[in-house]
Amino acid sequence: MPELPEVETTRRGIAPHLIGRRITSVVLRRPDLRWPIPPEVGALLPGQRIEEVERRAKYLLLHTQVGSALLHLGMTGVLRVLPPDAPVGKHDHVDIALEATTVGARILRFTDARRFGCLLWQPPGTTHELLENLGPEPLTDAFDGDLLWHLSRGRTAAVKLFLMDNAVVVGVGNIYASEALFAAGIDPRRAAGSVSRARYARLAAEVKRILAWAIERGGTTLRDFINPDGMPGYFVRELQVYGREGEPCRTCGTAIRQVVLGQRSTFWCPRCQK
DNA sequence: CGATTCCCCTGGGCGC
DNA sequence: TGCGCCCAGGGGAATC
Repeated sequence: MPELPEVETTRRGIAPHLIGRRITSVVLRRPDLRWPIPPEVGALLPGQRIEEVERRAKYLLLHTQVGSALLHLGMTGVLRVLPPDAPVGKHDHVDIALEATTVGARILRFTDARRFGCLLWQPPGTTHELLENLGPEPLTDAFDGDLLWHLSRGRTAAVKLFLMDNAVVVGVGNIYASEALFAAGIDPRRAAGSVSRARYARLAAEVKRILAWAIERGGTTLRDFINPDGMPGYFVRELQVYGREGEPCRTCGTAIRQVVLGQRSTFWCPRCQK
């Protein structure tokens, strides 16, 4: 389940192989991911040089002069740089072939078993509608406790859902939301509007700390993140609350509890989080 | 506008 | 070993 750290790790992993390299062809084996792949992807990309590989929220953008491929990995999406003759698996939906260099030809392969991912098109000089109305990146100065505090006034939804709202801040997925709220000592069920300014400052700091740590960790396990079923960058043994219902809190020993918020499993320590 | 629910999809785990 | 069942979840879309 790629969260922001895994997407950023993917970007760092593939970018050196892509930037400055020309696309020779595009193979679309499965034209219907979450949404149909628009015709521009196959029609315009061949012949273009990839100028930059950008991440915005959990989206990746491959920029060329004629437009940008917009990718989301969904739940099970994986991007790998492979030799052109790599055997094609059942869920290998897209290949973007790259011109040969001294190391030989390569393809960028998009694999996605559940097809929650997407491959869309963004014309030059435009912002795709999916990228409009997104909140700030969590690792920038634009994201801080005051932002959370201001946006949350009057909000009655659970603070965990508020934290996962992409219009508030992007890239905080289900696992990291539970972990950050634990680290900040905030009950995930609490109404967002009832959390104090000081506690939001703490929460923002913990979100930054945890995401930065996971990105750093992902960078050290680059070879492992290609495992689509793993939890790249974040090891199960290091989770404080996620997936630990009934197990003792690592801080106080109280049994971790689970509740469903917004159709998502949520974990917290009833003693450490208020 | 905000809150809530639904839905897309398939592999993995489990019970029988 | 095989089969049916349930669950996971990013996040847009629809509904209340």
